[in-house]
Amino acid sequence: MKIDQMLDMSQVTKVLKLLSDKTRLTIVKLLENQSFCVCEFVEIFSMSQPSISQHLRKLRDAGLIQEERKGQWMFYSLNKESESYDFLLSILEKLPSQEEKFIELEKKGTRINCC
Amino acid sequence: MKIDQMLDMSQVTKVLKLLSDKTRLTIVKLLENQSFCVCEFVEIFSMSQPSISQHLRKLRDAGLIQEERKGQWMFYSLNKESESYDFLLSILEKLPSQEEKFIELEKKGTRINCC
DNA sequence: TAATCATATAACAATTTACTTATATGTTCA
DNA sequence: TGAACATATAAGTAAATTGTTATATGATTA
Repeated sequence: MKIDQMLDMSQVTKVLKLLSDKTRLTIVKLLENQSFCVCEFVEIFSMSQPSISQHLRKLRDAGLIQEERKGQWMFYSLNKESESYDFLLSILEKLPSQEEKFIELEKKGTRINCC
Repeated sequence: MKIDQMLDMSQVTKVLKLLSDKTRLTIVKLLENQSFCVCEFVEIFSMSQPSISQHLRKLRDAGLIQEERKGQWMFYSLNKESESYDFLLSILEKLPSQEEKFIELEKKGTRINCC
């Protein structure tokens, strides 16, 4: 059982700044349930690959997410060891599910194609 | 009893963007317990009066806080009618108390002087 | 090994942000 | 009414942010 950490105001503002971008917030919400690779996010958000990569890097640099290479693909997931993990979850649980985005991806068959 | 509202992602990012500034986040945390006037914030944060006013305006424009004039002073408080009020509280309760800032203000007697 | 695919990084441009200083507005009170 | 005080607004600036295109890196496979 993990103890609820008390973060200081600077840590909190750092996390909130990262989550205050709609793309990043949705990325993190999607990662609440499962891992995704970069190309899936590119598809979901209809954004350029560099843009997605840069968002992911910010989240990773702050320790909120972690990466794992699987062959040529890079998979991202929430970092449960992050000091901010509990805080992050408490925000995510207030958000509307983004599952439709994932389901749409599966319909198109893009999920399997890519990863 | 207020029903917990489900906000959409755009509303949430708007709120998070406002809270992702350390000054604004601390302002809102302080307002969790009581009202403050502009000059008190100026003192607490050792910031210029226009800067504080601009922060307050952003929070007010988003409906998170409300103003009430009392003589020449303008008092700000949390807006409990805001659509985002529950969400806001759920974040505030995760933050360390900022009470020392208020207590310091009382010690200096600045609270009474000003308002 | 060369071509291809997935991702990361660099360099740049447009926009946004948070402050500053100067000034305007509104209230109080002598 | 005019001086003093509290606050708001405007205009300008420096820094941060988020996208873009171009290119580098790393893994796969023919």
